[in-house]
Amino acid sequence: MDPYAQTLVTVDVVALTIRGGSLHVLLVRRAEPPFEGRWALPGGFLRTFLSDAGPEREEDLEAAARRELEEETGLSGAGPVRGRLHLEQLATYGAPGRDPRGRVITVAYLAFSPEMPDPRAGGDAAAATWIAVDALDPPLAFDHARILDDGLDRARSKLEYTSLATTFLGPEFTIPELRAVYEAVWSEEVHAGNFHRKVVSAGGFVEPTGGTTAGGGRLGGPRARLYRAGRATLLHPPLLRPSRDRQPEDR
Amino acid sequence: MDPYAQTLVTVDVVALTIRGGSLHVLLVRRAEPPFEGRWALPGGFLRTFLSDAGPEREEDLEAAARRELEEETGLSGAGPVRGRLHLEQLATYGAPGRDPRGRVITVAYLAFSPEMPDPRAGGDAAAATWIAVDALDPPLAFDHARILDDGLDRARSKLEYTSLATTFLGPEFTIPELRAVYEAVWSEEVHAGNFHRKVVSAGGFVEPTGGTTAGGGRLGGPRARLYRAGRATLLHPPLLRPSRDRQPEDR
DNA sequence: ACAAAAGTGTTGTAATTACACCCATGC
DNA sequence: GCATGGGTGTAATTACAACACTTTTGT
Repeated sequence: MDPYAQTLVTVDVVALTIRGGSLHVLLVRRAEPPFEGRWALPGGFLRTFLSDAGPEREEDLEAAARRELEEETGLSGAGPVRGRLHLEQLATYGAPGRDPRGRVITVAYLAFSPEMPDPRAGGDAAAATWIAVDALDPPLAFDHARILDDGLDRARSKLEYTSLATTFLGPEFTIPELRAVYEAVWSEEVHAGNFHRKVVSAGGFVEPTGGTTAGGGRLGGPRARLYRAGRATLLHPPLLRPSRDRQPEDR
Repeated sequence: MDPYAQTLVTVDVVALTIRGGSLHVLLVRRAEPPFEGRWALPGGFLRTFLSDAGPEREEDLEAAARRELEEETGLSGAGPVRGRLHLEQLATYGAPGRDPRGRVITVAYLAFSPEMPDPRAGGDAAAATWIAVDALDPPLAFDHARILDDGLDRARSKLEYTSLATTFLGPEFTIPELRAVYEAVWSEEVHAGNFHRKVVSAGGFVEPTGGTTAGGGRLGGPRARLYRAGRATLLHPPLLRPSRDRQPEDR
């Protein structure tokens, strides 16, 4: 038998949210080598136990991703997110040499959540922050820049043909707020009038609550009607963004 | 520190091809427990080595998938496929208890290839076969039925908005042959006239070679023109399959 | 001759875009 | 008043589905 080395499995998360109208990603500052002091995606080793503990004590991959998020930010099923957290598997990265500590396979997850306060207390979480994705200058640790890019690509294309944009918003929202999500993720302006019509006429994307905004905040204009997310998950037909130079992306 | 158990990483492949007009998947019959005698996706453990061997001796995930395919079928970069093999990562499966031998994380890949002969010689490969996906009655080993379903879903939707259907065909093909690929993967009839027009007018999907078929084989009809795959990878606009029914909603 | 199949024409309908426009609201 | 912005109207363009049709081949 060949000399096999231990393979380590980590679960990392590309958590995206919208703060102040622009797209932010959750990053943590590494406290120890390798890449000490550099920004990295939140994540950690998959918890496994000795086999006699039984399968029920093991941790599912998605559960591990959820735990990491919770540990870093309190972004759990409870709390302010209240079930409005979208979590999906992104891809798995296992190139040799991507982690100097050994052979590490990383299963990356992608998360969308409504606007969140800064992560405050909570152990190592002191170093976690939301950072605007277009204000990211220092290089990320490991191959996390690549993973983040893949996550952004996936987010951009998922907004085209799914109703997932609503997971960036609270339980009630206006069409202009929904449009702001698209503009933040796509980094492109979306035509207000046509967007409104397309969204409300796409069956099951949004449904009106009957209420309107209370005014305030904005400079002027009438009060916008309130909507909640509909039951549809897939958009027929999709919302295509104006730029045609999309890269091939999964699903 | 918690009692951590060894985590094992396998790479499995959902290899699809079209034989005799219907979609087939490559399966191997397991020679040992667990699930002895059952059909399973081809795959195996990721090769890792002691760390002093250096990263260059480690095996990338995609390389592992390619090696598995080659070992089982000779479906390599050389051979009859000659660079016409499409391979992409599908998803990673790590639910506790999915493998009775321990904690196993499986990175699944999805492969498309032109029509291949039956895998013949080659060690363990004696038990490998192409099986029509709609003639699959006995349950697959592990959670491979789920993985296969995910791969089929991915294949079906990838044909809508990418030009990957051509990877099921040889270097030259006719539009009706390309249509047969769509019909086999989607299990639906595609309107011949409209399909032809859409495909040849979609920029970069196919380009004519100038030749035509030599006749023979078919029952009648004129000779079809030959095409080769174009440079485009994404289809603008996509080919939507008819069965994608809309979400039910009020007006 | 006949049937099967490749490829083209045509037409009504739906979706998309790009405008203009009305009007409620904040300053 | 006046700018801002939500929401609607409308027309030109494009994409699409369904159908008929012509032509070329094998039997």
